[in-house]
Amino acid sequence: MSPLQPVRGARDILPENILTHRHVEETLCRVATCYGYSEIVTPVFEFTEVFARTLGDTSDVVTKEMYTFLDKGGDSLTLRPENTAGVARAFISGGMAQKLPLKLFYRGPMFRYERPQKGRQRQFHQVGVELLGVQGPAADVEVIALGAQYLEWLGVLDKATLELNTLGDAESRAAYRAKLVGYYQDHREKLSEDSLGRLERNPLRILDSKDEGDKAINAGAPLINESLNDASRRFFDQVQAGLDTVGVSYTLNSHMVRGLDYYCHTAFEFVTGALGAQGALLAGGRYDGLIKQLGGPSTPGTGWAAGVERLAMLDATAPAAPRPIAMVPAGNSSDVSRRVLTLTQALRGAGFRVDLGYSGNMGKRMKRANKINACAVVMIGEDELERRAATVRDMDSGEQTEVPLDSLQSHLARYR
RNA sequence: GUGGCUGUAGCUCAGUUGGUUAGAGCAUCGGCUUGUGGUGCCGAGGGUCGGGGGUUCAAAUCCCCUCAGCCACCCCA
Repeated sequence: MSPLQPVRGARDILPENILTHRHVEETLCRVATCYGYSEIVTPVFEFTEVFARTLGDTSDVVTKEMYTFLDKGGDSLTLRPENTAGVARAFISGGMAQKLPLKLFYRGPMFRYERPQKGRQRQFHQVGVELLGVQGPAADVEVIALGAQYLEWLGVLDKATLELNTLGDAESRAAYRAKLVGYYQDHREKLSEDSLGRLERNPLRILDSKDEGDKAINAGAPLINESLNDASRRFFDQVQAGLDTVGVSYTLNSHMVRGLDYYCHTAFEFVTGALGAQGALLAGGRYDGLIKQLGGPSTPGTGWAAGVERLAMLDATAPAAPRPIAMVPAGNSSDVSRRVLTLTQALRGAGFRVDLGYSGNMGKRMKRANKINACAVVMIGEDELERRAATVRDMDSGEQTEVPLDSLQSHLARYR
């Protein structure tokens, strides 16, 4: 372990990459705002109990992926592996049950102790939305439409497909689970070792196994569709009808399930083939049981989370870095440098992006102006000072204009 | 957590069967150019060869351990 490298799976986001990262986050802010969602920020750590109770004792996240530690007061804390539990906790502690329906979005770092690979880090960033307090399928439709809109604004929607499934309500899910367990028990000698474990812990998970033998068995497995009660079936139909109405296309995938226990009804995932094995870009579903399970009032919820780094890897629309105006004093008269400094201060105060070098002759400063991709250079020497003017050079055309200092700001307005 | 592949300059990579002071391109910095950027020419700086140990007269090169990245599994954003 060298202290001179970041902790495994953690990364610096360097200045040349931050614009894309920020663009991915800010686009979510814009889209979510259009849908009437407000931002919420919860702590990056919670009492371990918050995650242990909501994620389920058998989930991988809880059993092996959490960053858990004792603080100096002896409390067990955990760096959040996802944000839904934290939002649910905030909902309860903040007494927000009076404000339903509640439409929230968030962004920030998450932590999972996993083996890193492409598109998977131990500290990574997610954006997400949560819609609390809406019973009906309109909520699921809105949230999925928001996700599709978001990917479209990022310019990555055409690289993703929306997969949709239902897990049914508690009754349907229990019935299905029983059927599945029966089926797999009959084939248990052919199941992979991993799937034998799943059979104990989370039999639904066998459905999306990548093992070839498992896949063959899954081909004959009972479908959730056959276990849905009327209410669950109607709910799923309405979600699909709603998506048709808003023009979001999807494919049904009866083998897509959820790793976290609190999901019910709708499960969905925008997946891409462009990121190797890490295909999930944006995924979520309905979690009606979560808040009650945490000790709050029974409150339905639906939402999703998306991986910022994964989206950034696909995003082609990130804006170019803004171009500054460079101030270039000529000669080394102290009158000139004082005047350039006050002008720089005034321009910056007026909202211009202005670069003022720290040293060097004119040639050096011009080179620097070029290197930082300045759109214009404001040159001032003793000559200009006498005439109370500045020479403005457009760095693309090379054209130079002498501008009276009084009208410098209005002349530079085109570069703002 | 399991399995496989890979680590040489800031970046992309050369480096012969182990053999002198480890090279190139790009980038950086300086000069040609002390009131004018990009192109050009000249020059310079920059390397614990991922780290540690071992074999050997001699290791970037062979062996072991370790760290990190990548790929797949597990799982997931």
